[in-house]
Amino acid sequence: MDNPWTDWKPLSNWRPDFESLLETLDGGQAFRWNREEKHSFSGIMGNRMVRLRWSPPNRVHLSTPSPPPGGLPLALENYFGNRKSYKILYDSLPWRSDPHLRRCMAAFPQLRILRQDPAETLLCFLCSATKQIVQIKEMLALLADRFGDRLPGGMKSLPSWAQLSQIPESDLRDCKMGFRARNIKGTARFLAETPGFIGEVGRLPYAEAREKLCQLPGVGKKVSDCVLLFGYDRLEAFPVDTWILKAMQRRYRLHDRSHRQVARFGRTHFGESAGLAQQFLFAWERNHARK
DNA sequence: ATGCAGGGCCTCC
DNA sequence: GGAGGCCCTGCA
Repeated sequence: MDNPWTDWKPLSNWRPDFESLLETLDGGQAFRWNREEKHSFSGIMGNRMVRLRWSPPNRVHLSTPSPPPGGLPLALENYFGNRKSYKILYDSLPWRSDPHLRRCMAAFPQLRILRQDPAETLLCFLCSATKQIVQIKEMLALLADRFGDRLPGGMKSLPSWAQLSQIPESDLRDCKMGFRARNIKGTARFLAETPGFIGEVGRLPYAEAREKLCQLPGVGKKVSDCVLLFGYDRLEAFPVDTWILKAMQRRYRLHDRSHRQVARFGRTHFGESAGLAQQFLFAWERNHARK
């Protein structure tokens, strides 16, 4: 009846330690991966359900009921942000002069920025305001369960923006979305009236793309930077949430600086891949700075 | 029980 | 620009 799952296929261009893998899948970039056992996950990549299994010291194997043309590893390597050389990218960060960054990078040596679907990333981060990761995941799971399409393998996709535009706001509120429901509806309406918007953003330079995203209701500087970083592969996007603000004020002795000043410092200090640096800081703060 | 949380928006200064 | 209140919800 259902498509059989493929054999486990190894991922060749990414050999993460488990901490880096976990932090990449479940560290606030993506919200649709679920941990099944100690070292295995199920999740959705694009419109495909995938199972993923890590084995020591640094191997990732995966399987899907609906292999894409070109093969699953290829698609996943794209999803995991594979580029010419992640080594060069890591090396471009100012770790030589920044002991704190060096420490963060050492703790998650294979951390990556995902390349997720932009439209879906927008939806996820519209849900993120004042919410913890677990709550965001719960909201999105409810939304997918009630309004998404069943995918081979059993999980459901998130509803598309076209589908969202047909869903009453009260139904969204029933998915625990609260005031975010209004923003989702407003954005769905905007996107319905502005076909091509999502694609257009992708063609613009960073500053203009960000400005354009900020036209959407519920999207401000932070959310637009998350969407650009995790959905549009713009590594210069540097989202500053309250965690990063506090962390940077502490780690870089910027206690007297405003949010705006800290953001500017980060962009200047970390450079053209500031978003990647931010993810290292974030990962370290979440995992190692617990008091 | 009031307060607060990984944000945006509006108002007022 | 910057500060403060409000928007929902769940949990301490």
